[in-house]
Amino acid sequence: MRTHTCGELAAAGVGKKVKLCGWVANWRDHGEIVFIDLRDRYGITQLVFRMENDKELTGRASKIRSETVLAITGTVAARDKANINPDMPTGEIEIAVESIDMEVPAETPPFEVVDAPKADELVRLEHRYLDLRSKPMQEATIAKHKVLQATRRYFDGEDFLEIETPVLWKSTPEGARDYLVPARKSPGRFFALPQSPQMHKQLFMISGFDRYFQIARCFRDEDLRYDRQPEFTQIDIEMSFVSLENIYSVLEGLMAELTKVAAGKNVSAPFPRMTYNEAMERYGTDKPDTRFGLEIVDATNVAKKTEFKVFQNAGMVAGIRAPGGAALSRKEIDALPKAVADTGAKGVAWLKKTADGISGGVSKFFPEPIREELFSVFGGAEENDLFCFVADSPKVARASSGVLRGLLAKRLGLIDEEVFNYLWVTDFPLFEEDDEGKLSPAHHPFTSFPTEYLEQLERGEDLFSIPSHAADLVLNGVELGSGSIRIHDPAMQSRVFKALGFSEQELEDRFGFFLNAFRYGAPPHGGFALGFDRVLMCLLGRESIRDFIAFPKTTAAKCPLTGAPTSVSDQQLEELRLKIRKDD
RNA sequence: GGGGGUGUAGCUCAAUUUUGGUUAGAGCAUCGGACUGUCGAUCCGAAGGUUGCGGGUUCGAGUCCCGUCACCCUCGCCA
Repeated sequence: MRTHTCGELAAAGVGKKVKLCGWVANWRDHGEIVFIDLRDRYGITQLVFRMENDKELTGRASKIRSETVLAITGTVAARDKANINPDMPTGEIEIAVESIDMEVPAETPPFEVVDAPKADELVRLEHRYLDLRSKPMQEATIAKHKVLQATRRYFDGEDFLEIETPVLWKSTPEGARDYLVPARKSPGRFFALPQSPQMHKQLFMISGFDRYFQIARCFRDEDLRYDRQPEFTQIDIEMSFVSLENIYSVLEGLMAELTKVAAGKNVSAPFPRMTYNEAMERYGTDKPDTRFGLEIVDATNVAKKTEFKVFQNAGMVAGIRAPGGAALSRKEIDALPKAVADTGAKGVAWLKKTADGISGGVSKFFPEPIREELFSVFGGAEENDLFCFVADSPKVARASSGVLRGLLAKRLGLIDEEVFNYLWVTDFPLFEEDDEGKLSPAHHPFTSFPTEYLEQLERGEDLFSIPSHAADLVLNGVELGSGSIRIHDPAMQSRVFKALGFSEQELEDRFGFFLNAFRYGAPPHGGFALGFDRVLMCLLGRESIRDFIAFPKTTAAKCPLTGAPTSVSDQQLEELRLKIRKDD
């Protein structure tokens, strides 16, 4: 039906007879002359109709509206110099249309499909097929394709095998809430959709597929965010006979390639590394944004010398020195405590460095010589610095300072948006404490740890201090993924499960098939999983992973296009032996 | 489940900060007309509203109060 796309014709094509197909992006009717911009995914080409050439055709063209599908035949014509549009790749030419071969009319769309759709996201999602015609969505969708292909090329080149894993899988008690699928052939029983192919890929290692990858769909029935969807994609890898070093270097190669493909930037490997403890100390978070300084300073000692009771009673006084922060208004500073309230901080103390001393906030508590001591703790002080302090337990003080750090950097324009700062955060603890003070895996229960801690695990002593062979990959303060060396010794695995409080029976029911496999020759192995949608979001500088999911769900986990989830017929329920409770 | 924000024409927004007052306005889109070079065309004109929904206060509610729904952000949650 077409000889060319709407993006490829240029001056070299002048004189050619062509057939183009596409959607009407815009139209301009001047009476004697009519222009139509024809759009496909390759670009936009201007069509021109003249009354003097064909009155009937031009009259017909003048009635065509946006989003109509057209197929036309015409001749490529050079534009007069004055009429060249330098902003369009096809701006040197236009098509003098001779016939309209097909015209599929479109109703007036609910929003205008333009370069930057202004419509509310909900309206766009209800008509996602239209939204996807827009430039930003076309770009995001095409970028995703390119990154997917680059990923496959990269792993294929590194001798990885792409192997699929089941989507109908087994519910496990650990981790996120499962999406369940009733099993008709086994009434009262359920499949679960996988939260990740974790156990599958470890079984592949036992099978001898020593380098595996998959672009895997994962499902988690938890609350949504801008960076969390109930179904999302992971780049999932697993390798045998490797150390973490091998895993780092494979991923560094991948990310360098993807950064180039998606963002056109070169990043150099190896990526910097930082231990978990160091990250928490210097940045108050396990995913530090290293594009700017403002590191957390332990000002406890000097703060305790002041008469300020809040400082004297605190376990720690954490401080941030923000150059230029004195420009913040009183209103902005007063808003800081609320911004960090979620971390548990009860307040934010502050003072400003002025030309002749300090002022505002808690400055009166810092007379000389404590003032000089304060400055030296922060490595000096310049005019217009803002000093912020959070006094609390060390945990809260650091966490809220970490949040403050990000806020101040953003407000003061200290973040270079052009930079891609990758960072390995290493040596995560093996366990963490859940809300009830119970032990839970910090990464997942298959994570290995240095053997010298086996005894400590056995004794159940100070378990939170045991380090693991697990690391996260962080980009500009966003956690892209995590991985670890796994336990391949069944005895060690059982000990971890026991420490986590699983009974023999539970272990057998939930993980029996998995633990059994390790009895038949399990190689040492490890792997990693990257949140693919997040990688794209970061590399393309988008606000949400929804941009990279063709049909995403709302924060209430509903599909605005189809209305799913919906109720089902009584017959369907009957077949599954399910009954819906009506009372709630 | 908790907190915050938003909801007015098909779309994006206004409607005198806190403070209720005549017929709820504008831009874009749509429809009609004009125009030979536009490219976000321009000009003239028209049509378009259950102010998310329900209740309340009031002589009078887009505006105040209560409830509810949807969307977005956030805490919890996401091994």
